[in-house]
Amino acid sequence: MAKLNKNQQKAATTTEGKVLILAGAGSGKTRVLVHRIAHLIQGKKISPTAILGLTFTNKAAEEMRERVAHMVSKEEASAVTLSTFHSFCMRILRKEIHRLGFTQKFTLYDEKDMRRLIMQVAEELYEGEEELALEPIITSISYLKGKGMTPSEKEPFVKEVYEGLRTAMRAYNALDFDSLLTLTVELFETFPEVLEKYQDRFRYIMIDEYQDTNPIQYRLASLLSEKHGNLCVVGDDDQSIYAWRGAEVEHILNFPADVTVKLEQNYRSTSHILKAANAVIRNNVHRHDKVLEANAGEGETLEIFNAPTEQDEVEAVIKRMLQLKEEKNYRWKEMAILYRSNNIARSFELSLMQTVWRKGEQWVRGIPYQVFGGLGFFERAEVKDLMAYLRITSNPKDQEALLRIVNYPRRGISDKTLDTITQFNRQKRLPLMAVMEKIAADAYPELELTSRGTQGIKNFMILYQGMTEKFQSASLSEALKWLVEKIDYKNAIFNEVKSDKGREFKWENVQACISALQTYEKEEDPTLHDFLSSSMLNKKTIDKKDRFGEDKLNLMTFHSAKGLEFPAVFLVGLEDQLIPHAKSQTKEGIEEERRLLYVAITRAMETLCLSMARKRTQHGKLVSCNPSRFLFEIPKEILKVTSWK
DNA sequence: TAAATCCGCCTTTTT
DNA sequence: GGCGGATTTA
Repeated sequence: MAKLNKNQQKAATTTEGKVLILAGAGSGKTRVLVHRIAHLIQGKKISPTAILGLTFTNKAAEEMRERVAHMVSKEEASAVTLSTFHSFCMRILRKEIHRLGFTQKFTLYDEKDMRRLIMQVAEELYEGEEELALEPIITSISYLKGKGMTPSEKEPFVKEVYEGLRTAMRAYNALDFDSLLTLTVELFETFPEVLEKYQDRFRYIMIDEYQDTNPIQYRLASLLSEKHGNLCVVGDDDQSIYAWRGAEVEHILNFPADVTVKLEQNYRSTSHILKAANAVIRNNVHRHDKVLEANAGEGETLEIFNAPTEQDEVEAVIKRMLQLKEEKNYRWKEMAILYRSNNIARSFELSLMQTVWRKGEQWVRGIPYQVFGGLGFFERAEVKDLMAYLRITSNPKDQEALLRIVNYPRRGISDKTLDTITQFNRQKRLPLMAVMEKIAADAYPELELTSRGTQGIKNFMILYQGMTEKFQSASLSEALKWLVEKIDYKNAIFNEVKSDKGREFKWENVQACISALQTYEKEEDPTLHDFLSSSMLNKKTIDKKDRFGEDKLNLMTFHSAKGLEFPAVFLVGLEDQLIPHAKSQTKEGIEEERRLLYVAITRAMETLCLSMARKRTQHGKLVSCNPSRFLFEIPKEILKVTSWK
């Protein structure tokens, strides 16, 4: 392994106090963090259990863990706490949440669960009122949570919905992603003795991608590091692209550092690529001033072209990729197509599937590719259904899960019946499951349910009884297998989906759920609750399709490309209205869009091709477009303008 | 009760 | 152009 440069060395060995590491794109940020951890353990003889590294993605945490394991012993590496903010909070809350009025078996709600719940709460509060604008309420609640604030008197609607939501979440024994963080902060602020326990455990704290922290994460980190004062944050204000989700660049711009180290040596890209990136980002006013220096040779000039239509652009890009593959011997996985928003991907997918190309001696149809993002495994309807069954087994108060599957597969419990009993259970402040149990025992005749509905509820309660018993007596995967049979889920899919392909796909996902549980059971001390929460916090793991190491072309948004690098990168759809996006036209918005393009450009190591189209269909309409205004900020001498053909 | 059709919307999205 | 939610229809 090459030696660290002077500044990297300094960043890795300055361990005490508040340290700010400003790490430009490709400047070896992860390497520095890894060396820093190794230095703490080996040089400073700090116990690995005292070290905490917080990241934003599981991918980043995994990568760091892997690389740390190469530098210190396996035992030491696994004793370091390296996790996402959310997993870290999950671990603390699992131990301490009883202090806050929840039980250990709480459920984690995703955004869709939350939307439905907010909708219900709001509708109940403002029954009959027309024109209830929900969207702004949802937005402002999640905004406030990220900022660590509660609604003020100025917005009575939001305040009421917010409180109703809190009550419901407590009744359902459920948390959402945001409240993992807010509740942990609440825990630390109300129980100083608990805070002190964790302060004394984690004496050296590091935060990766600090430019993306929101106020609540910032507060968590300050609380934890308050006593011992060793907090090291790493980030790049130029790569802050999540302000729209509550992240505040101010945190990194105003960090009260005892020591600041700047890493400005780029080891990733050729100088032409860097020149373009620097030229673009220079136009932002709100930033730490710095210029990345190249160390990887000059490389070729960047290619840029403007195609007549989006289809022409697609074909031109594919043609160039095939050429590059021949000339430079790139593999598919060394190339990436990056775009501002997901809808651009579709036309590429269609063409990639049809392209005929020469693979060694033979001609084949279809270029192998993988699209990042999109619907994750755990967001697919059939998987969510099964998870809902598991959720009510683990936490019977989980009303969202119960409502999802109480009549799926169909049991004759109509929406009207459900409406009646949910109103009743809220009024009486009883868990829905308890109400249904009573109904099955013919209590509550005053509800005047249809006989069909009552029968449906009876059937469901018998099933629920059976489930509970099965999950206690059999292994998790066997119990799930039993359940799928019992509810005849295969038949439900068959009736729902028309195409054979769709049916097959869904059934495969059901099987994948079962095998996911089988895999999970091999871990030590497997519990249903733990399976559910870890699959919520790390959603992708299971998908059979991304067997790693396969040679596939990468398609992803600028956002999800952050932290990655590729020898050849194609930035497509570089048109005004797309980047900067039509909906980010404020001054701050434009600066964030510029940072986004900066992130995209700096993903490239050797080859970078920029492209756009003059006409493109948007929302089903053909519109003409202009090149992105940011492109004019790149000096002409490093661009090679080509005809699209 | 459940299928069929219609309407209106539309960024980015680690957890 | 395509998806989800709402409303209409059998």
